[in-house]
Amino acid sequence: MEIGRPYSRLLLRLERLNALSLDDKQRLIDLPLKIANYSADAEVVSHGDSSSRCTLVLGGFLYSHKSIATSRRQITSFFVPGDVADLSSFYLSKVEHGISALGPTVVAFVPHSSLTEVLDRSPGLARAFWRETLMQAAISQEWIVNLGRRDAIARIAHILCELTARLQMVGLARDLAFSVPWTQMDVADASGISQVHANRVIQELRQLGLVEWDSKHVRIKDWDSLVRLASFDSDYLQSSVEADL
Amino acid sequence: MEIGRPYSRLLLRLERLNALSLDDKQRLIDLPLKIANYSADAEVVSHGDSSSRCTLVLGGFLYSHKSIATSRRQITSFFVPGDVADLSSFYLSKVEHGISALGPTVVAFVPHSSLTEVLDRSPGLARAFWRETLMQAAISQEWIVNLGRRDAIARIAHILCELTARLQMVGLARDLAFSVPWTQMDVADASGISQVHANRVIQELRQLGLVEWDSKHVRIKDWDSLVRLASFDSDYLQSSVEADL
DNA sequence: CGCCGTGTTGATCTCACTCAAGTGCGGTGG
DNA sequence: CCACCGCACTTGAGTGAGATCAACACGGCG
Repeated sequence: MEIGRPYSRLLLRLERLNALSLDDKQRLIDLPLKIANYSADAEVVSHGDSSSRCTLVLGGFLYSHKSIATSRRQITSFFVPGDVADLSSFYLSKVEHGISALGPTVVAFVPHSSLTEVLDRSPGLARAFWRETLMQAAISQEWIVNLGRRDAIARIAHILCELTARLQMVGLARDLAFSVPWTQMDVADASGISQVHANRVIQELRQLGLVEWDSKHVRIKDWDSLVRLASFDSDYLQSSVEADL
Repeated sequence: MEIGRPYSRLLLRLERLNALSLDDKQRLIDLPLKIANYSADAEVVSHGDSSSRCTLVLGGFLYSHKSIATSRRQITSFFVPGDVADLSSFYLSKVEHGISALGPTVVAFVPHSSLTEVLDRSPGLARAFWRETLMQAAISQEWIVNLGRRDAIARIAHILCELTARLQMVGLARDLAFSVPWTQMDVADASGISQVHANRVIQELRQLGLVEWDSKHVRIKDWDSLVRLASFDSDYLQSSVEADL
């Protein structure tokens, strides 16, 4: 699970948008980190914590979530290998949502102090991380549209499209197939629908011949139709590499 | 409309979280800017634009929005005086949503080049702006929960609570009353519901004695009940100052 | 073996949508 | 000064997507 080169996937993504100098890369790679393992549904960061470290996903998945009084939790984002799940902890005093492991997950903790030091020294890295924050914000915007204006089947289709695209960026969705240790309940909580309805929608996606999906393993059979159903436009993931600032 | 001291409200907010040095404040105030006026529904930044400037709201309101094929637009955020509406344009090549004026609005454009120069020179300001990005991201997370897990009346109540709190931070919601030049259609598009239903929900809020609301002017009559109805928890706005409310 | 978590199915209910019509007000032009 | 227009708001009726409740099936695990 990439323990040998923990920063490789993060680098892959940071560099997609802007080249980093060799020095900057080295500074990043030299950051001290502490590896930790979590099992399914373990809480990595609790709502209200004031953390002194950032959490980099090495293997597996994290998700952030928040719940309100009477209803089920809402999952507000997924984090895939190479993502930093709590960049917000770096400058905001409290984390305003819980972060948990979707399944068995390997993470690396980086102390804020080391990060501050490196970022103060390197404007290039500071920019890269800020840009990372902006990209996560763009994903949130897209989720707002997803929850506000798509019906259930399009919502789930959109989540699949996004996850596929994000996993492809870090080399984890070859042939449009990938493994996620989620349950239909997790999918429901990310889509803002009930578990029962998620089940019916997933069956429909299967019957339409769009995906093979046995809970943990997803294989997209008809990418174009899925994209059309979801009105998925990958631009917000900044995946096209024509950007040159 | 604060033309004389265009940065005062932004400063007010930036300083709420972390003091800025006198030098930094001066650097901010000295940034060159170009004032512009927009009328209701005018588009300030178009989807797909690659902008070379940031947009600071001086008076009035902006909102960002995105629409997908078959449905109405979804409003993804509101921007009040003192907010920078397109911080993302600073580091992402394209803006992934439209930004428009809610009603007559005064904005100031700041060239990216000047901003880059200032931020490279001042780590304190760079931090402050990054933190600003993080706060906007926290608001987006909250909107995700709002759209995913609240029913119509709680959604609208939550939007009212958030707007009240944010306007109070910049001194624009004294006595829990404020003016927003929105229509019920705008409220519907922010809540992910239909205009007809928004109308019925707003009537219900009035009948419950929670608000006086004649479209452009909102006065909260029963803050505590509104907060309870919305499950509003202002922590995510980093507004440690609840005594204000 | 029995339990629990996950997935599946059916029946019923309800919140919110759509369609359609009507009201009221502010602005504009005759 | 009034008639008209257009936009925002309001109301009613019928419909529908998705929620809730309640079983049941299946497989892994203690």
